[in-house]
Amino acid sequence: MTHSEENYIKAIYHLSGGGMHSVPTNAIASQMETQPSSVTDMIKKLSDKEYVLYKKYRGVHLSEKGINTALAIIRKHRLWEVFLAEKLDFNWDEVHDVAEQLEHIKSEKLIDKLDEFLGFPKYDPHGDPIPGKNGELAQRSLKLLSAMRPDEEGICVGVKDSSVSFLKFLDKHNIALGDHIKILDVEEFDESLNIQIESKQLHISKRIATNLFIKPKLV
Amino acid sequence: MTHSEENYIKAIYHLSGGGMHSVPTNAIASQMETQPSSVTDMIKKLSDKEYVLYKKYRGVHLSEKGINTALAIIRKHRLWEVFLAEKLDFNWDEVHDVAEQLEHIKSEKLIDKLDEFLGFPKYDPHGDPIPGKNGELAQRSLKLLSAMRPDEEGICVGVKDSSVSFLKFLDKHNIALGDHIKILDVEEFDESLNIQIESKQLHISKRIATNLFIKPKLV
DNA sequence: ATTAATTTTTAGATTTGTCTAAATATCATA
DNA sequence: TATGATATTTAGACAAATCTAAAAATTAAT
Repeated sequence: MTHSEENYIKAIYHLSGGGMHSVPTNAIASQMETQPSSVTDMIKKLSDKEYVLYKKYRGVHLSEKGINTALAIIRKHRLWEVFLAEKLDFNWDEVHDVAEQLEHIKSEKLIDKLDEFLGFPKYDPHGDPIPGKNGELAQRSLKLLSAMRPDEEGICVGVKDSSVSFLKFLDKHNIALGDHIKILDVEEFDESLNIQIESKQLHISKRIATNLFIKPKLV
Repeated sequence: MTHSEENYIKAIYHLSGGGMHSVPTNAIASQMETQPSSVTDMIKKLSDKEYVLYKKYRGVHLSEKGINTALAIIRKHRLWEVFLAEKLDFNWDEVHDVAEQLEHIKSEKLIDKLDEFLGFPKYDPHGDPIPGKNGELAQRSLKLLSAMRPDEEGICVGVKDSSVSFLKFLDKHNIALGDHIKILDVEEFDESLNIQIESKQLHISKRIATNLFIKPKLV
């Protein structure tokens, strides 16, 4: 497998929700910042090698083999992220680019030993689960925002209350899924929170906080 | 710099004794197990980029820029070897191939942090000195015979175990301090060595090899 | 159900790193 | 110093991964 093939497999895995649904050519092209024609070329090769199922004009679908390959790459990527954050004191937002290179190193022994050295971590520094040696994926652990303590950080990934009024509130205060949130402090009086969301600061009630799911950054 | 360019620079560095003398095309080709014509092509490119000085039919010479680049790659290679051997319990003879891949990872921060994490080591697991951030090279240290690899050469300069029985053994097999030693090959089975000492050949156990200090012949 | 817009594929070109085979330069030696 | 052996370069080709521009298929909209 070349680096390029691995990058395509990984992109298709993410875009297809873990291989669940098929992915259009253009989606891959824009995700990878490349031309659709390049994607077509590569897909043909991956199809010949049976990593994907492909019908012209009908998008791509990962095969079993493709899914396993993707999981192995993601496992490497996330283990390296843990290494960088935990052992080399990288900031959690600096790890991705370097892990993107390290994930292509080919040595099964290396990755098993690294896993052991890190204490068999279950999650990477962004809170994403690390696939096991045989591809098992742990459930991602979510927290309610109200359950977080000062200085904890995470990504806003969902709402509990999906009422229109709640969604309106989020919209009005410019809170979107995917936003990076950090707890600044918690008022003892009413358990309301001062948070930093992306670059802005915001004060929110406990009521609101109990309705936002956060994917915590793991230390 | 591509991986391939980096590999050529590194090969030229080693073959030229650290950039001291110039290197013929064919030497590079056989070291890299490639065709002389490929070498000529690559040398032209490296010459355009001013990593080497090149006169047709006259061999290649590393420029200052080329030497610094080579040292940076070797620094990465050897730091990764220390990491593999010391933190991940790789055997000293297993580290090379993986380090060969890791040396191409591009991130200055990564390598500085790794250096720090390892406690700023001066030598790699084979006893070769690790270039500093600015290219300083420590004096090459002594090696145990057991740490040497096929085709390496050096002078026998001391013993670790100075027991009478060990010295008797050396005497019996006509091994003396000052003798010139070359590793012919290493048995995978028990890590015993076939060596050439002066003009004779000899088979010795790993046990013996771990008790003889060798001053390696400089590159 | 046509037509227009969008998506996807094809065709042909480019760059990088490699190769083989042939040509040319250098070296060794008689 | 002429010549045969060896080392090196050139010329031309190929595979991988990409690109642009044009053609073809699909989808959406009237």
